[in-house]
Amino acid sequence: MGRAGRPPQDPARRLERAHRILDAATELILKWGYDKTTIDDVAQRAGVAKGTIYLHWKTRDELFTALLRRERVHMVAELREREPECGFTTPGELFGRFALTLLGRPLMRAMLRGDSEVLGKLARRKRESGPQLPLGGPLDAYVEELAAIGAVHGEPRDQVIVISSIVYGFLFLPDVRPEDAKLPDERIAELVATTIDRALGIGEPLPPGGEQVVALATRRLLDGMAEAAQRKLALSLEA
Amino acid sequence: MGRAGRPPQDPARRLERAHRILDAATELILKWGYDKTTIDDVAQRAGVAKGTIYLHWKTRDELFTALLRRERVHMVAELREREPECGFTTPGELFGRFALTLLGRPLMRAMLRGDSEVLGKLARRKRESGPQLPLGGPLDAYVEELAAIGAVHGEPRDQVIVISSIVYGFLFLPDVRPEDAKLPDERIAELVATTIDRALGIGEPLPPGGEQVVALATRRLLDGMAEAAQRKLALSLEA
DNA sequence: AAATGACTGAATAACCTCATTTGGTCAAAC
DNA sequence: GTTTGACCAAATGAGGTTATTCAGTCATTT
Repeated sequence: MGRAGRPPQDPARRLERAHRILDAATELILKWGYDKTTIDDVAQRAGVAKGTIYLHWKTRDELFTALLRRERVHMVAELREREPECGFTTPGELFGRFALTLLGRPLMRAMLRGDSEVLGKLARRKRESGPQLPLGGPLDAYVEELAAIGAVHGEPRDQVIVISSIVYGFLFLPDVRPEDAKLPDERIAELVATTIDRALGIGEPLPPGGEQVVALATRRLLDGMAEAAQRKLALSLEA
Repeated sequence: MGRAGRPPQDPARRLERAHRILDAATELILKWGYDKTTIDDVAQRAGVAKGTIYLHWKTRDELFTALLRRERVHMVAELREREPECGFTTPGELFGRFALTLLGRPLMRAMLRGDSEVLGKLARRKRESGPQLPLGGPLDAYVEELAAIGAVHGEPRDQVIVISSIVYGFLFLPDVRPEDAKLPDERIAELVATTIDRALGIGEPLPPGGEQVVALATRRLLDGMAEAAQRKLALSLEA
């Protein structure tokens, strides 16, 4: 009982449709969770036929993988928009904003904590495949750059772990100890920021022009994150 | 077909038996997990009859509650034994040792992270009932004392959250990101220590005699923890 | 009195059958 | 060529039955 005509196969229109499908899927997964969200639901919500979805992704899993990757892209984009006029001048500032941005995105929260309420059976797989903090190469390089100008001290490799631990700690705490940690997200972000700066040893003394270097390194990190996220998403958006 | 004679009902012997049963239960819960550990197993392992266990605890749950409480007592005791000659002179030192001690105790690790592999259905209940860090009253008081002499700055209530987040963060990270965080427990403990001291603002300046005050406050905290833990355990060891 | 272990009932697991759902395909419609 | 939705096989879930396990009791033994 098909009714649609034949909108010319415009690649832009095609991409728009992919995003519309992902919008629908995002809405539904947040409402019902992964396990209870069916392809039919998504199709109906997006106003396309089920078969159309399979013109974009080979399997249900690939659709949801794309969804999570897009969420990451969005988060990084939002984080970059929040970059101050003069750039992030300390790591704490960066990761404070990072925390705040993440806290405002339910899907990212679910991903971070492996929330099986939302992610269902996806939780296990994603937990293994690749976690959420931009750890690994990019962050390592960032910390090394800062260490080079004395903006952080000690073994850079260790400091990466320090940063990760602090961020995870603050983000997880409300989960583990709901009775405390009733702080608003903004306050949590502030605490993350000052804690990280203090932990990395950013005190009073910063070499002349140091802020510039930090801002530049940070921008490079953000660019790297954005580019990597975008690249992975692109893989999920072509047949 | 009982065989035992009738050893006079010596309270000391009775207590020794309770501990023997708890030893057996601890061994088994670590090996098989809570769900798969039966009372019969425990009885056999402890060399007593099943009925004997019910002379000590009314239900299976009470037995395992006692077990967890005893574990806490042991941990606090071990932590106190590790107190340096001159006492803990900074909060970081304290929580670094705390982390190290906890990491060396599989049951405490399981409790902290709510590991359902080990704790099974107990995980949920314990999660609600009372968590693992000595948060709440005692820690609050401790931080306030330090704040009073300027050994920590800012809002004490917030700093309690900072401390908790850091400790949890470092302890959880290996769980969330096994690929990094391959550091030995000792190194993790060191990082916890320096991170907390820096976060709380313990830099160079400490008022004269400040170390004494910190050491005293810390000892009071430890005493409080030990006493509270001991008291709760005692409740679990009498019929 | 103190300790035991055979015993019991309630809970859980294992198994089956049948109905429904749902991921994925493809011939037909545009 | 592009899109669709009826269709299919496989997976999932509901419902019911039986088998097994195990927490907790208590008559018996020492």
